[in-house]
Amino acid sequence: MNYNKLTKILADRGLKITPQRVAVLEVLYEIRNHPSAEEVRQKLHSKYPSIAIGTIYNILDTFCENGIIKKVKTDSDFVRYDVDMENHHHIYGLNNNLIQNYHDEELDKLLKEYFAKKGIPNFQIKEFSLQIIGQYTNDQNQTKQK
Amino acid sequence: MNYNKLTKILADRGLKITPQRVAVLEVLYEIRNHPSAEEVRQKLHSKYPSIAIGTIYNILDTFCENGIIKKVKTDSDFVRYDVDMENHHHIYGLNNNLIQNYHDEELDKLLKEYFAKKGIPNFQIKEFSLQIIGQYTNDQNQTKQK
DNA sequence: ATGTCTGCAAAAGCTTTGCAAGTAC
DNA sequence: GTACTTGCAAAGCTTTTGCAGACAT
Repeated sequence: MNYNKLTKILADRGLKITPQRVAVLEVLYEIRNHPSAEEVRQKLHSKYPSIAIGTIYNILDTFCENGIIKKVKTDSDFVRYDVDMENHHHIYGLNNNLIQNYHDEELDKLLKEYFAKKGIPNFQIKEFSLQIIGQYTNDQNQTKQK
Repeated sequence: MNYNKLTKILADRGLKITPQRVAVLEVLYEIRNHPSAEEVRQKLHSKYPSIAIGTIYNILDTFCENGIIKKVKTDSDFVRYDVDMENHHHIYGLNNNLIQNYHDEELDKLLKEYFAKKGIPNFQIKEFSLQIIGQYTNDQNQTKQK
């Protein structure tokens, strides 16, 4: 993702273009693996040794408010952030603490139709998010990244 | 839930029967609405003004380890606990911060069959948990309980 | 009697906040 | 020039930990 694309994302939301914001956004698109605020800071450290953790939280909050990223909660962990804003599901790897996004329109359709038919009393569904929990069985995903 | 039933749950796991553990367990079955540690402490206050918050965390952890309760994570919130140990899904009310359990065997079957057919490469699924996010449309569920 | 549990308080870890200085527009 | 943003440090909040005394078995 080049500089112009990144700044456009900010400008489109009327956000001021600061080097810190651009750098954080770049890292988010680079990592893509649901980093925590602390992981963002570490990744940024070579480029931006001076950036404050408070500023990173601040920027991530701003991005959330402006629909650039989403928060993702995991079990017994801290907050992680996700640049993927399309509706999607999550695969939780118990053996490597990895969270992967799972896109599947067929599944979305299946769920939508199921609840259109079945319904929940006094409740208007806005969205679904399926958590798929299990074990990775290959080697390339064994990296611990807690 | 009477005293004997509560103590049996503890005894079955080889846990010592202490008044604090029984009281916490009783409250969990009484509330059933995914309380936080702090909410448990408040609910317990009339019966047990002296119980320490550290002890509550301690007890809740022990219960988790022994399969009596589960942790539930919510977006931008603290940990909540759930006595419902059967596989189930969660309904998140955006307008009242309520989390309800949703049991649906038909849905479980649907998901199981879908992924049996479709599969995820290099991944062995252990369980599913669907988050159903939306708004309650009636009045009786409007109580804020954050 | 012994090993476990509780209460208390302090500490830890993630996140938020306040404010002065700096920066984007 | 003005309003917003950053850096820094302190504070806040939930959760964990250490230890002495108490309790269940």
